[in-house]
Amino acid sequence: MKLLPEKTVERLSQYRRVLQRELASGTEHIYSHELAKLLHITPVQVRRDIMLIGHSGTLRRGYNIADLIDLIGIIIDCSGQQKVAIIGIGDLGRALLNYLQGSRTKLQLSAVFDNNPDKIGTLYGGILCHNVEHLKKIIKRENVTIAILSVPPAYAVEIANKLTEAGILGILNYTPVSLDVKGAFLEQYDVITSLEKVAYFAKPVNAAIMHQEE
Amino acid sequence: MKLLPEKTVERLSQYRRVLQRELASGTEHIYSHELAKLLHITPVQVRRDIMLIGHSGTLRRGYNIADLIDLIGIIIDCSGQQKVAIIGIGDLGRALLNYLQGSRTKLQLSAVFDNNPDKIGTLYGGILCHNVEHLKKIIKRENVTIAILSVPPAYAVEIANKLTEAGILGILNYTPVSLDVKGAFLEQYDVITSLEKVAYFAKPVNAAIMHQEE
DNA sequence: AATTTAATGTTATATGAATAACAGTAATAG
DNA sequence: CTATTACTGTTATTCATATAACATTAAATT
Ligand SMILES: NC(=O)c1ccc[n+]([C@@H]2O[C@H](COP(=O)([O-])OP(=O)(O)OC[C@H]3O[C@@H](n4cnc5c(N)ncnc54)[C@H](O)[C@@H]3O)[C@@H](O)[C@H]2O)c1
Ligand SMILES: NC(=O)c1ccc[n+]([C@@H]2O[C@H](COP(=O)([O-])OP(=O)(O)OC[C@H]3O[C@@H](n4cnc5c(N)ncnc54)[C@H](O)[C@@H]3O)[C@@H](O)[C@H]2O)c1
Repeated sequence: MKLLPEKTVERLSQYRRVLQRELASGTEHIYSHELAKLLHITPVQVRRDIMLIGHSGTLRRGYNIADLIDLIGIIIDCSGQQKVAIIGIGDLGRALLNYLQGSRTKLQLSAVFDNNPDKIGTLYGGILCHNVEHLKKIIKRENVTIAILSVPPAYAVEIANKLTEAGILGILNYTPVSLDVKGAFLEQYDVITSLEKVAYFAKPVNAAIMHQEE
Repeated sequence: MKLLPEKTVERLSQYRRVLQRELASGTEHIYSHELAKLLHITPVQVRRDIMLIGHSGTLRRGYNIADLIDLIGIIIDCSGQQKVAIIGIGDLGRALLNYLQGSRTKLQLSAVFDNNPDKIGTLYGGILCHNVEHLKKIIKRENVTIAILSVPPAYAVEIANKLTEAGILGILNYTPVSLDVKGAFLEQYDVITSLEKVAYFAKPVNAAIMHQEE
């Protein structure tokens, strides 16, 4: 079995979100061009992604929404088997926690860590904040496979090392520190990089070039 | 003049960040392999990016850090000419504001908008929060070119439309709503998509495949 | 029953990005 | 003063992704 392309996986996540909305509103089937429109992409892209995950639609009714949601769940998150931890529950960490808990993702947030004595022992969204000193122990014990890193930059490398030692399988790094982890999938995201990219393409002279090309 | 590749622009942003640190610590020149190491990429990638922006290093001393920082500034943000606004100053908006103000980006955050009467008129990081009803007027008057969108999902499309009508050139969209804007560069980012992507590649069976391939 | 239609499924091509290969050069060592 | 070294700069290739072209099929229409 071959791995799916990264971009396809990203879109599967988005397909699922809008499909959940459609299902909730009573729709049972959806055409590729309808799904495409909801995400502002092309129908071909949708069909190709769905082909890659081995699902089939019916010719005159499109795809069965419930089936597709289930299949995406099996592919992405084992339908609720994977556990997530947030390390560093400051401004960003709390914003992320609220957002995740308000969403329908099947990933279960099951631990939070910090080093601030005022935070340790308190509940965040119903989840107990642990002392980061017990990070390795708890990650192993609870079988957490994914970590969201939102500690101050100075601690990023140290925590990342502890996470890999604890056997973590995926890290989503929001610190502006480039990490190099072995044995785990690493995703880095930084607002400033994103914003400066927007700035470049939004510069009037560049915006003009982009526009004329369309 | 041709546009730079998106990925190159992203890396330029990251080069600048680490170069600013290096410069602050007294270093004047840097080799491609040193810069590469700081970001865990290859030296070839660094040289290629630098070639694309038309900069040259000296053969035995590498690149002049100050010059490179200046050039990246000219390319990305016109060295402080572009202005940024945040729409929706809730949990996420405030986390972003703090982060941007604590950074060295040359993009100047110069307006904040919300629709909550308790927030309108108060200062966030020294910046006055305006009533979102005056969005178009103020964006035009202040010549804001870039907007960060962090309002509740239900308002995303409406605000995006107002932004483009106001002549915005770039939008960084953090709402989980797929937008379709014309005349502006759009960048969308969603934590859940990122996290579910990590979940897929972190699934034990997939992690095994990834590892064996290296 | 044959034909048209409107959808899906698959293969081929084009584009974008990263990597690799190689060419060029100034300082240094012999 | 020639050869070596350790870099930078450019071109070629490979790999990933998106797009486009084409093939297929079940229902609806005539
Ligand atoms: N990637 C982005 O887009 C983005 C946006 C905003 C902030 N950030 C980054 O995210 C991180 C957090 O930002 P923030 O605004 O929430 O900062 P913050 O200071 O509000 O929160 C940091 C939290 O980490 C805790 N902490 C400190 N040291 C720790 C340790 N060793 N172990 C565990 N917890 C520890 C602190 O007690 C605090 O609760 C920073 O690195 C910041 O630069 C990134
Ligand atoms: N992309 C991500 O990774 C990510 C992460 C967290 C949250 N989010 C999204 O970002 C958005 C904000 O999240 P949050 O946690 O800060 O929510 P929040 O409720 O804390 O903040 C929303 C803010 O927008 C304001 N607002 C509401 N309607 C408005 C309008 N019409 N015009 C202007 N302001 C308005 C509210 O008063 C509030 O201050 C939501 O869409 C959320 O889903 C995205």
